[in-house]
Amino acid sequence: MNTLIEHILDPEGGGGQRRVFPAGGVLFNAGDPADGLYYVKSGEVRIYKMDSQGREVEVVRLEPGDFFGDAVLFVHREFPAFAEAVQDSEVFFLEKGQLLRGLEEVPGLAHDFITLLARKCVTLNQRIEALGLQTVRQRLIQFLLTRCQGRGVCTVELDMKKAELARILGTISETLSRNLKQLQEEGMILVTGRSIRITDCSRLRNEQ
Amino acid sequence: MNTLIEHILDPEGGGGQRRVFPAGGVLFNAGDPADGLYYVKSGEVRIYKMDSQGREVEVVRLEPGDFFGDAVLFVHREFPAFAEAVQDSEVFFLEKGQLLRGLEEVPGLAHDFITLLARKCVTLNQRIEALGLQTVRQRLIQFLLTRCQGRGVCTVELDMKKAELARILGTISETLSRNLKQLQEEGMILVTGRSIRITDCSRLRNEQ
DNA sequence: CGGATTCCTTGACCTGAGTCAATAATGGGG
DNA sequence: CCCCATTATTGACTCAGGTCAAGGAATCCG
Repeated sequence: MNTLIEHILDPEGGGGQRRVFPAGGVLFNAGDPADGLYYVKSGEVRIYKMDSQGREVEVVRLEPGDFFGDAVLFVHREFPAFAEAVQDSEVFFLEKGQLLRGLEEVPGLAHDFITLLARKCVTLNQRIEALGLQTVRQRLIQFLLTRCQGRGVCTVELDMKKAELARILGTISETLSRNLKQLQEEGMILVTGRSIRITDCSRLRNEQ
Repeated sequence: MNTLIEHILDPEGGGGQRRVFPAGGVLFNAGDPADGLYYVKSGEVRIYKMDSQGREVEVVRLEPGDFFGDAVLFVHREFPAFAEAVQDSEVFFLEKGQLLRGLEEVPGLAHDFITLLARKCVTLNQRIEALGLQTVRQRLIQFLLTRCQGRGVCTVELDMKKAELARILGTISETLSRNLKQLQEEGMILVTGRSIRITDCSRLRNEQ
């Protein structure tokens, strides 16, 4: 991973370009030529598609340290999805030619790039399982547990609208609302605005 | 892709091992050490997981020309899923060390391996969309359309049980049955045993 | 402060799809 | 050719979760 990041951040040898987007800014639209890959230095970017009825469906959400476009680059001529900054974001763009050159010339870069793609494949596989097998409730619990590192009692502060969390979980705000209420009635959490107090971590964990 | 296949099939330089499995044979179980990748030369292999209730869930189905284990190799120590031959199958196994050596020494191999992983990422993404956004009906239609290359009228011969097709589509046989019946009543297909005559390709296509 | 806008919750309702259970159809062996 | 096992269909039921619509709650701002 390291070699690749060094490469893309290096304005001299690597050839990565720094680009800054305000919250809501569009990195690219579906159909734009896929001529390079992106690295998120800071901020947050979401990738989404439109279905036939024009509804947005979130594909993935990128945080600092994530790459995007890496796979598309080798398969399609055009981006198949939309990319939009959720927060003010600083990203680095590496043009395809520069990447290919780097893969041949920079020792270790190919290996790190392979590792990156491999991680992505594994993550995607996990996502498929989650969508196919888990309920909204389970996905919500999983989300909460990853933000409260194992401690028995802790508080998760949402730094987003609930509608946004819903989209991340692959559902809608109404359903999220009902699930949060349910968990609260069962005494596992306590919701106050955008802060969620986890009162029974182990019981949450028992549901996976 | 080519370099990699040549490499894995070459008993001398590449170091791939030929392995043959009868229908129903187990290539590996979840938890087995992920010490190499597989290439399917002939036959058919399915990869599946168990959920907490012991139900099997199919992750992917591999046909001749497909690789698997390639991504897991770089991420986990153990296979996270089960692999089982659906038909008599001939596969080639390339040990991790051999692969790493090849990636460094064989020109073009790294690039082909990257392309392989990239394709996989894109396919997985499409699968996520399909599972998240499409109904069983849509997935069935998509399956039918890919086997009838655009011609107005043609017949798709299923070379498997309907229950198996159901699993491929991420559903169960009852639901598949109902969907086939529905499409037939709407006059788009004609089902006779395991052969499905597509009578109105364009109308199918209109539903995506 | 008070209106307006955005965000969140709730209820009523509907639909897709899974489960269970009961047949029907099919297809090999003996 | 018939019997049994596998495979396929059908019906009745249940449930998660989405849609629509109506209120609350919170927040922003002149």
